[in-house]
Amino acid sequence: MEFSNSLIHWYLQNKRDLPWRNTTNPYPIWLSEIMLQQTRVAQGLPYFLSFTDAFPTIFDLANADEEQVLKLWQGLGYYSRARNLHATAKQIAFELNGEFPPSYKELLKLKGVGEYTAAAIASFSYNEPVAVLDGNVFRVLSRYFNVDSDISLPKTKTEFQQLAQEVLDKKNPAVFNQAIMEFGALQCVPKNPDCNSCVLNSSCAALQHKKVSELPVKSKKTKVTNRYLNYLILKDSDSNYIVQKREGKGIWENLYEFPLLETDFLLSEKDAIDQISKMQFYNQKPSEILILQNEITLHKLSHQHLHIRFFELRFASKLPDSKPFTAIEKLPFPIVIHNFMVSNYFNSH
DNA sequence: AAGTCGGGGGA
DNA sequence: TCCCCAGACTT
Repeated sequence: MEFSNSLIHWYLQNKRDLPWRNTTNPYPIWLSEIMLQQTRVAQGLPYFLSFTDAFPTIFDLANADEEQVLKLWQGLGYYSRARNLHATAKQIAFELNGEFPPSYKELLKLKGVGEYTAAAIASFSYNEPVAVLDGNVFRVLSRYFNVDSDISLPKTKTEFQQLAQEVLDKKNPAVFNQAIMEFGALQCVPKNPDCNSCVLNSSCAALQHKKVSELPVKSKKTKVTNRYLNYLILKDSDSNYIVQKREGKGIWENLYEFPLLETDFLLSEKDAIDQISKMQFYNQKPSEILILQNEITLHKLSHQHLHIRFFELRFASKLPDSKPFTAIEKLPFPIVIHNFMVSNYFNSH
């Protein structure tokens, strides 16, 4: 109880003023929670503002095209969140009469809503006493109670979920959940937390045992694979371009890209152009092949390092379904391709 | 239980 | 460089 009171007191004095707080409307709360999954507040905030501007209600979101939703999501990453968000909006708008499921248990059934997000919405919107467990809560609890279980193991999640539920202030679940997460984000930070100024420093077990810098324990490390992407910008006689939607599983599902030549290893510039010159596109061969950068762009994802190069392939006639740049720029692209288009290429061509 | 999915920022 | 971020879903 002292833990809870201190956290809430700290929170009321130190909380950030964020647009999804000070409301119990589940729509903006849900929207913010999906956007903030594995995403910092500073990164998600502008997206939240543009979404609530474009889609003031869940009906507006439900009636939008997926392409428009993905375009607004462009650059935020983890695009399955946007696809699930849109699918869930349609379900709530058209099957549930626009009303969000009324409890943690029912919220959990929504696409894209897991244990954390269901608890967040249920507590913030309905004041239901269910504890949230996110990266912040793992860190705060592991330190305050000096728990060195490996948080990458599923059974540890169960252990912490139980602990979080025990310390939850059942009379103020909304404020408590906000408080413990905000405390983790601002005070009990991953590296070099300022324990001298911490309101919990007299009762923090990790601090007493000098274990703060070692907690939480997390073993799992994702290994990174290298991929080599050669994007072929097909430009036809009308100065129109070919783009295609990425289908199936893998990164960037349902986003657009240029025709892609992916290789298992890095080709020299000469070998790449050699290989491209042997390819046919709509029964035509390019009249000219240009490389558009001197340097290969290294785009780092958490689990893949993408080595990206752009070529321009000029054609002497029209290509089917080619589009002008003004049409292309309205489509959702991976941010690395979008950045290339706006900064390096289409501005000067 | 392990793998996949993005992008950015802080130390 | 490495690690983490208001995690969820698939295999």
